[in-house]
Amino acid sequence: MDTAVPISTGDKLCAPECLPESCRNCSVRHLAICAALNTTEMVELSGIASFQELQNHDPITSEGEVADSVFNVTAGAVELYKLLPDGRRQVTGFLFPGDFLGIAMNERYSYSSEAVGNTRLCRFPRKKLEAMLDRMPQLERRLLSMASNELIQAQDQMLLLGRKTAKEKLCSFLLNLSKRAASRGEDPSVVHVPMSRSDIGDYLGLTTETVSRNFTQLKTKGVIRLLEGGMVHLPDLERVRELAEEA
Amino acid sequence: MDTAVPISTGDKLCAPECLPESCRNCSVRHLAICAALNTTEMVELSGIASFQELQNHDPITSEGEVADSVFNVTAGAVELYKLLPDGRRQVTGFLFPGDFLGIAMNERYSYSSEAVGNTRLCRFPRKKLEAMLDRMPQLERRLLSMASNELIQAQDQMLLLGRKTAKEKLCSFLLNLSKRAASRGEDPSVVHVPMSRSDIGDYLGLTTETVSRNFTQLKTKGVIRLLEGGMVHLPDLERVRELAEEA
DNA sequence: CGGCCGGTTGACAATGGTCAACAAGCGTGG
DNA sequence: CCACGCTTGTTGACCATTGTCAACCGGCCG
Repeated sequence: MDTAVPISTGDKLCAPECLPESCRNCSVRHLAICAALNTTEMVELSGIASFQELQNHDPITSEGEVADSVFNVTAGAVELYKLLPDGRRQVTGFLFPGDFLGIAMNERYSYSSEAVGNTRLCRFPRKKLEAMLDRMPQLERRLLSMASNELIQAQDQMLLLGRKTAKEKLCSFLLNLSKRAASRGEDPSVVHVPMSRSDIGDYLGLTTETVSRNFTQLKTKGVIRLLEGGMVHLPDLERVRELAEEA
Repeated sequence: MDTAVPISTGDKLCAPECLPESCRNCSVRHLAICAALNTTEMVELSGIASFQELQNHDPITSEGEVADSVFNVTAGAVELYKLLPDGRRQVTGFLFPGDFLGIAMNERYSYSSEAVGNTRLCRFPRKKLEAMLDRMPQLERRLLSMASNELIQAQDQMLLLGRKTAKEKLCSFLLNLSKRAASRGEDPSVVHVPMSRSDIGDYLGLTTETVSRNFTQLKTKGVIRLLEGGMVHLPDLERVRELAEEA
């Protein structure tokens, strides 16, 4: 919750020093919505931002609640989910550093969300951010492009949920984590899996037992190795891709 | 394929007469992206549009193809789908009059699509439409809002695919058609189901047999009545809502 | 008339769910 | 310091929902 820096309204570009420390140190500046902005605009954006540290299971949004904030994930992970009246749960997505929470919404949040492990967020009051959109068309363009990417991902997930077997689902999931790791410049053959078996099950439309059994089978066949601290080693990504039934 | 009308570039608003006939007669003008525009802008938009008549199963886009057109559905219906290498298919959505095809894409289409029954489309060259976005921020805003709504729908569909039973899926589907009919000002208790059992199955993550059996069961229990011409009567929407397990 | 397509129904199989027991890790408090 | 209980993950036995395979029906079109 450290913020507040005077906003420059001059015409010249601000120097990077005008940015609050949290932004200057931010490791996802080149990924997040911020990437669409020049320094002056970023100073303005940082002026409406506040920062939050969360722990595992800390709630962020609640389905049906009035949506007055949107967020950038800067560290850790976030899960989005929806519930049926009887308690069945579907995780609709995991967010990692650089991802944006709050594209899909009307007046109210259409999903609940919570932190997965220790997580840091950058929070924006929605009204103020929307006001900035009028003056920063490139920000709006960026949001549209992010929404488009999210839709493509959502369609892939529908294919997975509707048509893949348990083993294919799990391999697709691991492959997806691997691709995301690669896009962040990390080693794609060692993925961090910070979420629980039941989170994974609720994401893939399976029970924890089925997830666990399939992890064991993949382990036995040598497709994966479970390491310390929720790390998973994928020695043969091509093999995982075949098992995921992806082109 | 009838189009081509001179584009007015003056500052004053164009009279509605400047619009091509296809637009003036268009029944979804107030729903489609066009709703965001004034008459002058609509004249410009209509200048880049062309019109297409399609029959059942006529292809519109193909997954992986370079995406150089986007579309508005003006009559009939369209289905979007993705395939696995071995031929399993997932329908990711149905589009009805007023819906827009082409928000979710990068350089290439991320899904295939085809007409369901006799269908009319309004086609825009993507490059030209994108160029117009720069001059019409309210159009961009409208696309962002449509993308947001599509994402919310996609999340609902993930909940359905991952966590609902066959009967709940089918009732949710019928209820959804009913809601859409209502939003078009039609009777919500009689829905038009133009797609085949196998289309429905591929949309709900079921086989045609399971869809058929569940239709029969709902019919036997008096929840639905199958009428002529793919119409379905839902005498008690509240009952359908309960069976769909929706709040 | 005949063949094809879409839809329905039946018999059976299999994938994944349910219920239960158990093991391992961890924090708390006696 | 260890015992206890709680949570998470794993495994087993059994079951049920849904898928598979096949037959059949009716309508439509050549």
